[in-house]
Amino acid sequence: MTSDGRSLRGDATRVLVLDTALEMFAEHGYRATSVRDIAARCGMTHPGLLYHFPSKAALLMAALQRRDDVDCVDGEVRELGFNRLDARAVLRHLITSAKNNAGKRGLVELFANLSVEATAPDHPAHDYFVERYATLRATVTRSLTDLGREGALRPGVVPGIAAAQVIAVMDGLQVQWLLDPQGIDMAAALEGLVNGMLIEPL
Amino acid sequence: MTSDGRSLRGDATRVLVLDTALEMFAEHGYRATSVRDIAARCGMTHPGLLYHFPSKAALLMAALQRRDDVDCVDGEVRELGFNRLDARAVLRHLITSAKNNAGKRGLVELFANLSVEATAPDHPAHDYFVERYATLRATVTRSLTDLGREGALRPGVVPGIAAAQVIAVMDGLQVQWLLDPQGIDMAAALEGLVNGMLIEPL
DNA sequence: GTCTATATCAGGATAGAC
DNA sequence: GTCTATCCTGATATAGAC
Repeated sequence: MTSDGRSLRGDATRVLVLDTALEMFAEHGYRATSVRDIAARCGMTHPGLLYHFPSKAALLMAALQRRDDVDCVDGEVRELGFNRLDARAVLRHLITSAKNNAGKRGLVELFANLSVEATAPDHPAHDYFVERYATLRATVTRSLTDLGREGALRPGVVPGIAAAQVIAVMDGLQVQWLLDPQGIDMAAALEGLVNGMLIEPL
Repeated sequence: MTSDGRSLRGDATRVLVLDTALEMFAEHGYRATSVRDIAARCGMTHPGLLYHFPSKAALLMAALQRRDDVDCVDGEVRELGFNRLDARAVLRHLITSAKNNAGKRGLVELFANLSVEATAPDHPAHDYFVERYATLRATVTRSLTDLGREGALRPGVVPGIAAAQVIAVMDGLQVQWLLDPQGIDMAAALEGLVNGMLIEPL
């Protein structure tokens, strides 16, 4: 038994289920993936799976959480935490993410779909995404505010609005890229936008 | 009978179904609206409805087409057609649309959800959206190119990339707005972005 | 605590009667 | 052109074996 009362075997199953679920959600989308499919690939039946997670929605949330925990990106971010990076590093990191995403269509699809689905107030991931966006926007706003204090911002750039624009471009470019992967360079377009807000490019 | 072989009564039913469907899709989303629900509100059964449209997906496509036909926005656009407006009018129109959208949450939700769903190559609306985005981007690119020729563009603004950014911001802001309608002014943020690309504001 | 078996319900789609 | 009946698949809940 672990300290929180779950058996070791149960935990191993949970982890297997979470990783399998994220993989399949990324591959086929949340809605197109049934609990039965996930359970089958884990070598169990779907009620067996639902013992560990009360619902498909709960499974989704747990998988997202796990991704946040495990996938904590490389380099500076892992050590410091994204929201404690210095202003330019935050912006650079967003661009790096965009670059990395171009290799993982499934995950881009998953998050693009989810962030829109989760827009519905009664969606299981609604609070997660509200929180996620609020935090992200606060971090970017702070970065831009810092840069503004240094006099590094172009005149007319308002940190709060610019932050929303940067995040919006990240999301919106994903849709265009998913529709036509050859038609666009997400990282370049994002970098162009950010540099357009700065006096000196990053 | 009409020239294409459908009875007049049948056409009336089709139109009723299309309008009802668009309304309900906009209200509750595509996936959360069942064919049975739509049929019921039309006073028929769902196989009855499916006589007119072979599948739910086909119904969706027909409803989108109808919206494009009927809803042809007001003013200049209706007369000229969006892609024949002059450069500044195109950009102004995008901002006006963003402003109008803030009053129609349901439709914003529908299109936000659909454009992401339709990202999947096998989605019934895939081709519709690929086409839609390609056209929109071409129009915006052309507008910015025109402005560039007039010397109205800030140095460093590349029309093709800037067009992708503008469209991406429109889409991305919708997500943020849907998640937190109070937190953002879509039209203002879009206008800010566009003006940041121009030497003289619109 | 972990899982199987089983039951129930809802949505999309089709066949065939009227 | 519309309805009744039916099939299939997926989501969810519960009983109970181990």
